This record gives sequence, C-alpha cells and structure tokens, in this order.
Amino acid sequence: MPELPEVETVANDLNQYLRGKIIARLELIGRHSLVKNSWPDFKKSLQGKKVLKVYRRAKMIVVALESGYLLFHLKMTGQLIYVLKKSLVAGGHPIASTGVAVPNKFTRLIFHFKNGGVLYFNDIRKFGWVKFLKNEAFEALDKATGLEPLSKEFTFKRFEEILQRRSRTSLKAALLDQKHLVGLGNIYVDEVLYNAGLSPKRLAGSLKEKEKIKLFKAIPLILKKSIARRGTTFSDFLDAQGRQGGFAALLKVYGRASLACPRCGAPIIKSRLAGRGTHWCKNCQK
DNA sequence: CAATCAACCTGGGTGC
DNA sequence: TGCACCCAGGTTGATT
Repeated sequence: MPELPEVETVANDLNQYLRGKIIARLELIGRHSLVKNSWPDFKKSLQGKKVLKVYRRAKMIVVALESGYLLFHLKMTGQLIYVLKKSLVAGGHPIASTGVAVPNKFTRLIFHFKNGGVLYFNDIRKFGWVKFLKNEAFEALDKATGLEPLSKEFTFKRFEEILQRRSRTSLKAALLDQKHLVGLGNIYVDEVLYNAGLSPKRLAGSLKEKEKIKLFKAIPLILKKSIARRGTTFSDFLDAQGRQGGFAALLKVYGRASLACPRCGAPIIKSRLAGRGTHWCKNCQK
C-alpha cells in the first residue's frame, strides 16, 4: 500500500494527534509476529512514555519518545487510525468519510493514550510490523537507511551516482531499490518514469545528461504532488483519520492498462518487469 | 557483488 | 455457489 506520500500523510497526521500524549496501555489481538520485540519488553518500553514527535523516514513511521523510538512499517496493507475514545460507539467507531469502522477484524494492535485517544494498527495481510528501538539502535538504523528524495541531500550528483551503481539493470528495478534511494514504490516509479518520458526497460546506465535531469526533477515533483493530495488510495490505503487519499484520480499510467495515454492517446501497456506489474506508454516513453 | 524470484498473508476479482 | 487461479502501494533471504 503505502509509498512515500502515503507514509508521509499518516506520519504528519499522527504528529498532530500524538505529540505530547502519553501511552497508557497496549492491547495485542491474536498471536502474530507483527511486534518485533518480545511482548513484555515492548509493553515495558512503551507504557507511561510521552510522544515527542512523529515523522517519516523512508517508508517507516517514526514515533520519537522521551526515551527510544517506536517504528512502524505498513508494508502493503497496514493502516494506523487514531480516534478519541469519547467518540467510540458500541461495536466500533464508524468513520464518516469511508464507512470503515475501528476496531475491525484486521485490527492487530491497539495503543490507548492517557487523553482517551486510541491508535489502531490494522493490517489485512499481516506483512506490517512495529518495533521499539533504543536511541543508539535507532541512530544506527537511520544512518544505514538510504537517501531521502525530498531532502536537500538529494542532489543531481548523488542521483547520478545511484544510477551508476545500478547501471546494468532497468530503470524500473533501479528506482524500486530502497538501498540507496528510498520512498519510491511500484506506483510512483511508473508515474515518475512517465513524467520523465523514459521507458521502465531502459538500463539505468544508458541515460543521456538531459534524460538524467528529467528523471531527477520528476522524482520530487510527483512525490510532492501526491503528498498535496494526501497520497493514493488504490484499494486499502487510509490516512490516520480513516480517509482515502486523493491522488488516484491524477495517476497517468498506474492502474490504467489499455486506457488512453493522457499525452498521446496510445493505449497504456502493462507487463511484468522487475517482478512487478509495470505500466507505461510505448509512444511517449523512450 | 548484482540480479532474479519465491515467500510472507489475506482478500478481491475473473473465468469455468 | 464453488473452486481454481491470478493479482495486489513491500521487503528479504536463497539461489543463480
């Protein structure tokens, strides 16, 4: 589900709701491996702790506590939804805009806050995870995580180096790789390549200067446009209030197989590349 | 080291 | 209705 714009949306929402709040109690539903710490350690590390701030790092949601960090990864179908307890009704809290209720059969973990706020971690496919890290462990992870495409460190020079490192593979695979550049996933790689007019099959090392510049500019452009619309809901993504993102209507190629290219009218191609469904216009992307 | 691919899990959609 | 596929916003560990 969530790529950079979706994770950014949820993190910003949660920052507003959770900043300064104190964790009172945790509830784990069912037995599963979504919590990466042992359950007693996890509870002990979190109960009574105050949230300093919430932000995004790569595709992770980082909750900075007064000591240590809580990290979430939503993977494909994870959701973090916050509601105030006083607005809960018997059988769950219906969320007006989508009709989704929390808790529901996909709720795996619940955080109760001292102000009466409740944070629900839902995940249909159970790929998502959460873990508590001490300060040193978080700093090591942060250091080992790749470059942020919306940061000032994302320079043309750094981008060229990243392309060069993956020069013998396709642009699709190179941009999906989180090792050196983080945040892009299947939707935004396709959209970025469409914007840049480049075929996903092109080898990363084959770009001319002008093409590299186009691609370099397309990455933050597309990501920012999606953040402004609060991300893309294709099937499961919801923000921290249970609302859908608004970027799906602006997608040019992703999910538009056989429909007309918005630029030239040719049918959008879909095939499998780097193990993922890949959408592009054969006419506009060279 | 770099590239590929199955595996993790559940649900939705399609075709017979 | 049922069943047998195929597909899905991510990552990782095994295998070439």
